[in-house]
Amino acid sequence: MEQSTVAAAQPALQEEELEEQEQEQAPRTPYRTPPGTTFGQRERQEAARVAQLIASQYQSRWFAVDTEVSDIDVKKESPCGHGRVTCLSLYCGDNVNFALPGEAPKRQLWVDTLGMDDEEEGAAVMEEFRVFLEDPSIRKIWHNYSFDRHVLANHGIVPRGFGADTIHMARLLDSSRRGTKSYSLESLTGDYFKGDSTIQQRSKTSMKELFGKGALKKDGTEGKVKKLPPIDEIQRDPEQREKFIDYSAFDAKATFKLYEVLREHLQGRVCQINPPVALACNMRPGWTMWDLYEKFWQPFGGLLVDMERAGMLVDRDHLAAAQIQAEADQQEARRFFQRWASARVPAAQHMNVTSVAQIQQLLFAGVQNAKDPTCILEPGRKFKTANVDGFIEEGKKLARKHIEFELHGVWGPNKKSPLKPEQVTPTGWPAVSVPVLRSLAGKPGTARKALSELPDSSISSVDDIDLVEDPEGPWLNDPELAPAKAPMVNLEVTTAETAKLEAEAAENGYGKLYAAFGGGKDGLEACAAVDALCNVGAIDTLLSNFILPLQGSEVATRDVQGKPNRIHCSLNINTETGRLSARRPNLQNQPAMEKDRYKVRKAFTADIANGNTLIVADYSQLELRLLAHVAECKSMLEAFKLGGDFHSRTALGMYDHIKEAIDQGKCLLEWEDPTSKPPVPLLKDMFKSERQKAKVLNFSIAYGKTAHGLAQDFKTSLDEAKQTVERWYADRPEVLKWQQAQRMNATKHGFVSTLIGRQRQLPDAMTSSSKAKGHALRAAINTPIQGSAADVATAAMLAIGRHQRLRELGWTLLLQVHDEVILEGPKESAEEAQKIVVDCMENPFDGKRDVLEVALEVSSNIADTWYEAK
DNA sequence: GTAGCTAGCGCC
DNA sequence: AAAGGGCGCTAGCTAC
Repeated sequence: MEQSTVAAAQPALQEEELEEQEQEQAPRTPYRTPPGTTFGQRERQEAARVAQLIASQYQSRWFAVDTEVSDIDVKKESPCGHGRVTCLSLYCGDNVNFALPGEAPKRQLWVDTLGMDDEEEGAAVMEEFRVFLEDPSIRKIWHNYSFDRHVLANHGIVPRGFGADTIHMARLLDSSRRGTKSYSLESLTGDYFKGDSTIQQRSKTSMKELFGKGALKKDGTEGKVKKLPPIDEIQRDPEQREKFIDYSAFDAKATFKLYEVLREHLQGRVCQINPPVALACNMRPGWTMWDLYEKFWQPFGGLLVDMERAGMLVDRDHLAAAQIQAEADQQEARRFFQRWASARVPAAQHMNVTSVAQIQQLLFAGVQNAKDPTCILEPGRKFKTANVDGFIEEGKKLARKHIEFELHGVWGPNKKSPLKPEQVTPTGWPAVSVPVLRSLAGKPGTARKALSELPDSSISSVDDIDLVEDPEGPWLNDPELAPAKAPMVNLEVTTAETAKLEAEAAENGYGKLYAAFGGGKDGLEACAAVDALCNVGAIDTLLSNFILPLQGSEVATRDVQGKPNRIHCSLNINTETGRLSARRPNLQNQPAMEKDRYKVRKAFTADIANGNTLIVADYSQLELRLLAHVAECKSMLEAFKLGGDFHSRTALGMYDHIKEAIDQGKCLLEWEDPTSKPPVPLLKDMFKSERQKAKVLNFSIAYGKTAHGLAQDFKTSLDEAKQTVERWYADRPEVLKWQQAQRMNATKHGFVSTLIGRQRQLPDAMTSSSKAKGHALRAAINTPIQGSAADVATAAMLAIGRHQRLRELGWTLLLQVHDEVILEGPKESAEEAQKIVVDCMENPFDGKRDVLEVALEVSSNIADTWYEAK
């Protein structure tokens, strides 16, 4: 084996290879040093020798570097603050020799930073490689730099000299790898080295296959399901060690070879850049994807890792308070709904109100499946719930773990639901999403208010229901949810009566349940209950997606007192369009505006105690501006040039009667002065619905939405929707032309390009008609827009990231949310920094002015929290 | 007990 | 025949 095993000492385990490779861990067995093994001095000396050799002879070479990592659950935990490096592997080509004179040549380096039994051994060896890792002049190639970078930082090592990330290179070349064709080292080397057995060896076997062990069963035999033991255990296991070193050292070699082959592929592809952008960035004809990588994505890779490292400070006290309030609100809403439900379906006392299946059962029992009319939602369905109260059934001695209960519809046992599903899931069952429930319940709060205003003593009618013994089981969980005598519901109403009730509902803002329950108190109660159910779900989402996980320690690092505070998501270039995505946690989907009812964004704060604040800056209408630019749409360009409310201008261009009103001075497009009132109404108030339609169209059309879809959204006829769409295009013929050209492009060549010439492959666009083709053709018109917006954001961030003055002032990028960036820095220089940030964003391409046909407008705020910056 | 699916929903 | 692009995450449920 042409490997130099360098040295020894520290705890340890495993490396994720990026994207989801499941690696469960088998129970840890105690480690014992094999007899006769000596580690320590010798390994450290060898490490020093090799590090010295690199510094003296191989400093100008590019090294592929890889690590194995222990003590981390890569599915849940951020590598910032979690994980220890067990070994390093290095490779810089075959024409080197790390061996001592007289030894066989050694070209692959494998460095044991774990040691055999003494943590100090490994730490000492790692220390010998600090200079190499931190030397900015030695360029390093990584496969998923982010992970290794953060874990090395857990040892106090800050790698520098970032040269390339083979994952980003592979993404740039082809963003559509899926399933087994992933971006893992195994998969990529397997594909790019077809037929080369020396490189391919790894593509066939995963770490789990090689080192996995069946968990021991009770009888002492190995089970069938393989589990990966902790990496430190494998690495120290005398029987596995050699195989492990072989495996792990190969990663660096594979990364190196992959880099070479990907670079060649990228160099072989000339890209089409938007001409003014090419001019601004000095990108000459013949510019290749490799040039693109070097100019944009390589430095971007480094920047993203710095952002991840910086992390966002989170105010956990604020979240804890939000949690208490949210839980109280949710409890109230849940009870309100569940009392109503269990009055009609006794078993509903046991139900889980956040279960889609159970809600479907209550509201839609007995209805047909839209895809397969021979299937119906059973009249009664059994569910289980945890037996938390330890209820013991009659004749039994022990409490069962679960209580089984059967739900029928709220209209009574064996009664088919009178509701017509207005929306179905892809599998054909009635959807119970918020829009559906909302249409059943009516306007938020309306029914409940009406209920409280009823003249008789039945204000708290739901609370007054007579309790009865439930023959079906216990209701110890919450006595307030005890079953009640189901009120009689008269379902035998005439169509005339129904029509009257429906009109009454429409007039008052009640939902469809009002008529379905025969109106009156019963109808109002049903609406109010489902209204409450909507609230339960909304609060549930806020709690389980945001408020709770943000308080965990999996994604946080700790402050000097050891208190978790900064949150480090991972920022990935892993989308089809070139947008970023954020994971663990996803900080790009935190609730905003009115959805943020517990002010989660207030928890994202600057380090105020240390004199910091935030700058939040975002592009206004970035995608629409880029559409105007690439399509060279006169009307849109003009509208942006004139400024003001873009959607109002769109409405103005679409409807003659609005134009008339404006021309006659009956209405104003906008009013700048906030201190005074406009003399006549504003367009956005006078023609609210027209403006709303224009706004929806502005967004939808870029996504390729059809008249059919719009008709559903607007709840209008297909003809009317078609007419609206035609109106939109009538004012913007260039957009239609451009979209057709893009579709044609995709159909003919199988790809489309963004502003800077990134390509998205769309092979399905070249196939004959199918569902997949439809999707590809919509992507063909959306990707150049969404992808170009991503290009602009990338270029702007690079400009911000390398701005010398911003650095001097101490400003750091923390997060990007597609068209928005967040920075943190010292309060006293906030205004100066803000100007710079805005300038970088408005002139993202090498700082050149007026590159695009349309100006890029940026609005920004300085505030201590994300919430306040909006 | 876990894996994979379905449904739903947060953001731009 | 379907009918708006791009993401990540959670929960419930079923099948293994």
